[in-house]
Amino acid sequence: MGRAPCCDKASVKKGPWSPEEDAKLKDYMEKNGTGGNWIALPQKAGLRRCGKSCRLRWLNYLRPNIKHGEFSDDEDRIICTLFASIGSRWSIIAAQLPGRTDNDIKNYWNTKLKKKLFGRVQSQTKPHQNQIHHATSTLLYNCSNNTYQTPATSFSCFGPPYSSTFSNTSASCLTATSILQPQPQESLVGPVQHYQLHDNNGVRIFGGEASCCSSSDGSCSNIQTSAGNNRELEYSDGDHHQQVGIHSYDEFYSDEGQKLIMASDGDHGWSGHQKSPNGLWGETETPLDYGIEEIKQLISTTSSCNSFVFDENKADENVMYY
DNA sequence: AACTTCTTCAACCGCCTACCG
DNA sequence: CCGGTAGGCGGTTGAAGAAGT
Repeated sequence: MGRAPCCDKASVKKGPWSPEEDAKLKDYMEKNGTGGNWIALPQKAGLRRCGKSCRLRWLNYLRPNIKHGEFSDDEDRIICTLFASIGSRWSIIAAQLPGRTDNDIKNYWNTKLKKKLFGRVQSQTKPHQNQIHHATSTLLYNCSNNTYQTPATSFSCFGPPYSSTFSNTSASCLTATSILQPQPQESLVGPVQHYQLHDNNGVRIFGGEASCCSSSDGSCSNIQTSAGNNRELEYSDGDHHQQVGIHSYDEFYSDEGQKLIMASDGDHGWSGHQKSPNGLWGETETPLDYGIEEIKQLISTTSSCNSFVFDENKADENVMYY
């Protein structure tokens, strides 16, 4: 037995609204309001539509003072800042932008702003100089200073730590620093497990099946997996370090000889870290240059390793961190 | 000009939660 | 307190138009 449908699917019209339907709904709403019941509204208004559909049409398109068109720089900034701190709570974000709907903001974020903010950084380097090296590699995570290291270099942590279902592993740093995001109902002990690794943008870098290569006393000390694109991931833990395999990273060099390391999922673009002339690693520049520093600052102040609390019940949520 | 691919966004779906009897 | 229901929400889909080849 499934859930009872909110309306008779067979008798209601679906698809785009006609101007006549819009007029009927608008007219009815202006005269009567919802009457506290969206489900009953279509019949009263003479519409062959689902109540939910009417509600959506009214809220997203017909109600007064809806703002359509280009988002302003200020709106961009507000969206970015709020997304950074609360994630994809579009209705909350919309509440801060008068005239904008959650649907609008969601679409805008997914289609434009995300690209604008986290645009593909490889476009900022010259093609003929870009690809010096492409390798599958493992990265070493240093729990004490929250950095990842390649044999030669290091770059900053993708995200803050959170407690997760890694707690059944032996290494304390796993619960403190994990960037892997397993499915909440699953542990990492077992023959085949599912996992996801998200980048700072909440975008899945890679995911797939992971298998435990060795385990002792219920803990999983080494995991090897094949990412979606068949690149190997290696995962193991130790006293103060764990190896976190990144399925691929590429090194690029800018005109100034600055080195870039970028992780890619092959589908969703890149997350980049850049080594400056003074030897420090930082985020690569993004096409959206205004306000980004504020956003980063906000994120850094709200997601420190000690203060962040991960809600296991919300493990699927894409809370975004740098 | 024709075809393909990409982008946009309105609308739908289904889950979660608050409310009410 | 419990179960049913409607509202609200976020993720996803697919049609239409734009851009590219």
